[in-house]
Amino acid sequence: MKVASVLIPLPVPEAFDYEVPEALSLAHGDLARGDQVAVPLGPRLIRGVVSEVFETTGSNRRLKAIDSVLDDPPLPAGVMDFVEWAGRWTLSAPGEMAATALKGLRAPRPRPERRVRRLGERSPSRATPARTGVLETLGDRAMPPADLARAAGVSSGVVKGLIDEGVLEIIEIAAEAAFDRPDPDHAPAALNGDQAASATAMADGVAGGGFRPFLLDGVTGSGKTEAYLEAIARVLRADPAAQILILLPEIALTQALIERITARFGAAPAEWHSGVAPPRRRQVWEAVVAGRCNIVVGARSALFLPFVNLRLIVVDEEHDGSFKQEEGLVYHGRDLAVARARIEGAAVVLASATPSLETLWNAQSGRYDWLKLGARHGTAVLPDIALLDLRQNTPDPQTWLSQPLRLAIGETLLRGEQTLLFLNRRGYAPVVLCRACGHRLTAPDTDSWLVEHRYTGRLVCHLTGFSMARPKLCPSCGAEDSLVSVGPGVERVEEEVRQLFPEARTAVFSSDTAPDARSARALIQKMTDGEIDILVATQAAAKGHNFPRLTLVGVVDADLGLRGGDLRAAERTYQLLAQATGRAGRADRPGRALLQSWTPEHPVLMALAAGDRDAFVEAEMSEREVASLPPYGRLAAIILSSENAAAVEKTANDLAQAIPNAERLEVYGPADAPLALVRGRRRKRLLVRADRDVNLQAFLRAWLQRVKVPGSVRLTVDVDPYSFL
DNA sequence: AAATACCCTCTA
DNA sequence: AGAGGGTATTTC
Repeated sequence: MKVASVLIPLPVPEAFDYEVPEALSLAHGDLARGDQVAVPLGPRLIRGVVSEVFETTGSNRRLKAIDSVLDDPPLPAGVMDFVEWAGRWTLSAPGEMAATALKGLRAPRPRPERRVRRLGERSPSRATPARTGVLETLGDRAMPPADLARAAGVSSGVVKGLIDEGVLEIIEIAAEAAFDRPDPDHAPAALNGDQAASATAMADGVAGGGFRPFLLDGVTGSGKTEAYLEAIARVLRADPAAQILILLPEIALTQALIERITARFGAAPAEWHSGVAPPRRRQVWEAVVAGRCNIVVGARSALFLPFVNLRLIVVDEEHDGSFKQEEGLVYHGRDLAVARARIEGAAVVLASATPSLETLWNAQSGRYDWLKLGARHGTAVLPDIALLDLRQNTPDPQTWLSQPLRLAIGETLLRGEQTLLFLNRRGYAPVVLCRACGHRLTAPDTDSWLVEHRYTGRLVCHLTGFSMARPKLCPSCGAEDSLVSVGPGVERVEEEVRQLFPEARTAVFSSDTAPDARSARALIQKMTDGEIDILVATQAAAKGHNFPRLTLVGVVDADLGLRGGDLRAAERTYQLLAQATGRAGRADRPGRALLQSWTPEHPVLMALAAGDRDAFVEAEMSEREVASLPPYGRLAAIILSSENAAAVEKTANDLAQAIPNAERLEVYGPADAPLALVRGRRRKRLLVRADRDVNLQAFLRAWLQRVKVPGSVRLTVDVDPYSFL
């Protein structure tokens, strides 16, 4: 008997086996891996993807039979391998990974375009002037009805009347998206020596075939994009059917890159992320699987597209934490990009001005080819970075900008140049507390402070989105008018700026003022056009944007990310501040950056001020090495959560009892997760640390198999965790 | 995810 | 007993 293992796009732990009816093979040819089928699941029929077909004599279970083979294109071998590998790597259900790969297909096709044309030689029964005019305008063409009415100068009713009478007919034309072939020679950029050498190395890596990982390492403004676009041009010249994927950490960055690619290659690339309308996604999916589309720019989910000839993946801003997906399927886009490239035998380029320690470690040890871009492109020079010791320049109470920073802003304003004030804190004030009893306002069902937002006049939980009006009375002691806003957010810094520089044009850039890609683009455009003098921004503006008239970056609280002390606090702070300060002086004007700090002697800040990335990396690496933490060791987190506190407790203890014996590996916990209560769910966490040569996934699988997790408890495995909440 | 098996409480 | 409802389990 022939049996097929089928991946079901549901959170079931494994592929399900189905009998392959002989009639199916006769009608369709042999069923193969990647084929899409309809299979019975319980009482219903559901889409599945064939993982494996095998011959067997008997089964200990009576199998249901595959219902039919679907018309949709089979998933290419590369996606199948990738989906199954990713499922094993992240310990998630393989079917759910398959579901991600099928996402583009589940959307409706775009509505076909409707046009009218003459139906035979029939004439209208009553040939009014309007009707005759319409028929003359149309001739033998087929036109959209609205266009026809407009062209003939009549109302749509006239056209409709002719259709009803059978003089005109409506035809539907399936809207198949055209993806123009990019032209590698459309508008080549002039490259400097480093850029040209890197582009050659990347293109040669692709030409050589096989898996080739690169780190493209260059300071902000050194022209990484031009370098990899040139590599893409060479790849396309060698193989016009080559497919290239460029991953970006955030949707807000896609538009600018798409415009650059369009300018460089004379054809727009495909765009793939959650903000793209579903029918459009389906067009992209179908074009990619048919090889009709060469370049895709997208977010991490684009890794699951059904490329048939993927030659190169670029992960831009590879250090960015947004590549880590924390909700639902937990995976790191950068790591999976490397895996997909390995599976496809393609090249992968990780590009950053501040590479992650993991990537640097791979480059240092020679596993990745290390391409370095030196000087800033053109005439731009790196900003001069200075630390402002807040102990000597303490701002007045209830203000946050020190005197030297205020002076610098004033000078910049006078020169007609722009200032970016960076504070990675949304809203007006991060904490609201009661002067009478000391109570801090928290969300009702979550362990997090409520953040005051003045624009909306509400207190907001940034974790869950819960919000409420600012109360008149303290909810704890009932005191009147006793609530005070403590600490600054971007809105409060803006308030201070407006008081200091009432004539300046000031704006706030955060996920609140620019919640979607379009509004973000509008704000960036205003900044680029010089319509803003002082921009107060969270990290939303610190990433990858290019503001030519920006010459001063002020970091309001450089110590912010260093507190809290999780594994990556120092690394993240270094990356964030280096990216933020790198925004200054990108065109022909020199820039400077001022970092306000209470602890300017902190090694991270010293390294930033000295512009000495190597010193920072070396110090941080040796700390990680001593503790055998990533990249020297590996971590995995297990998070349990439930509305039932006792059930979480019991499951956590069961897990602790069932830890398998293992060498060079330790389990910490269970402990309350740092956010022990989220949306009314209690959370416990266990953390595994292992040496690099330990098979961490095998350990986790063996461990979890031993424990029965009740349905009321949600168990999430986070392999290589990034955040520690 | 969605159907259904299970297990309470409530009503009469 | 049987309906109604919420929750846990199963789906090859």
